[in-house]
Amino acid sequence: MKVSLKAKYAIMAALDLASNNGTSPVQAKSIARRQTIPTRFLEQVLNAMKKAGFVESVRGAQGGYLLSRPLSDISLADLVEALDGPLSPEPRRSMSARRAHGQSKPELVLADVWEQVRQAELGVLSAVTLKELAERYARLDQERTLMYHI
Amino acid sequence: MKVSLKAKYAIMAALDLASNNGTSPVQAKSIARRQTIPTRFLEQVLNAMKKAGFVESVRGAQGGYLLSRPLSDISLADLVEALDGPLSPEPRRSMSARRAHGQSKPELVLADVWEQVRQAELGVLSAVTLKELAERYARLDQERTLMYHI
DNA sequence: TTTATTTCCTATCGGAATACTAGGATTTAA
DNA sequence: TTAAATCCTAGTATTCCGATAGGAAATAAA
Repeated sequence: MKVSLKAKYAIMAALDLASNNGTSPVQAKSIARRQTIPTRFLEQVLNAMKKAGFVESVRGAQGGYLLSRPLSDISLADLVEALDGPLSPEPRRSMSARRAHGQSKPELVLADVWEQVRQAELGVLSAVTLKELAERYARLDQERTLMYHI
Repeated sequence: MKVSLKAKYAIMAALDLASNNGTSPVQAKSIARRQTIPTRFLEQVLNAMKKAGFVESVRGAQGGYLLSRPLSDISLADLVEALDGPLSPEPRRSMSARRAHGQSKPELVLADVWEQVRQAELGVLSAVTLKELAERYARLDQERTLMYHI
């Protein structure tokens, strides 16, 4: 399925913002440090996230970013589609439009399949919210801590 | 999910081979003409299909290609994976020099999700055989014929 | 008011992958 | 012997992706 690094960075950034949960904005720079993401690139990602409505920004000194919705309201599908564009973007045209555009016949039949694939992907990704991800992560962290105690 | 043109051409070629179902081999050139695929490129695709065991070839004049298995034995998953490589395969190394083999933490949690996505894609693609595709196509062709009669 | 810090905007770049294009060797029916 | 086909290999054009870069705009702090 090919999820871009951009989208992955976005997920990591959102998770980071959530853990530094205060009311004060978090700078791109510090997120970049913690998550080992190229700072300048992360800026662009955060900007895209802002335009998509996931975060809000505060400009100027002591500025930074804040999550603009609760984690439980953001699914992976939301983030990935916002940053990578629609999943398997296969043009779905109406029959008449198809004939007008003269799409070749096997392509016509295949379009249905790609759409099914898209729905399957969407099904998985929209079932997972960032909140769940954060919880899974916390659980994993706990396991690790237990390991050290043994 | 990003299916390459190469894979799509392969599917179209297989379908074409099936419809020109005779015992005599079909030339790349004629498939290319019917399916509007660059001839020289299609040659490469057919060659890859041969190496993957989907078709057999006859060299020399009057040569061409023949399907080497029944349509019902070939799923889209087979073809796509053969031509594009495994679906979302690689544990994607080289994410900013992933820290010394310990995958970064969000990545670790995400890996599960990507695997789920992969399974979903695979589920759809392996459920569709070329035979079914051909039937759907025939059905669609029939609809078109009916349309003309109205 | 000045300065340091931060986001924001836009341009560019290098590498990899994709979709071809091309030359020619090899095989084989006619 | 020749024409028609596959096969092998290399090159090319374009696009995408991750990243870098310069500087404008905003703003808190000094």
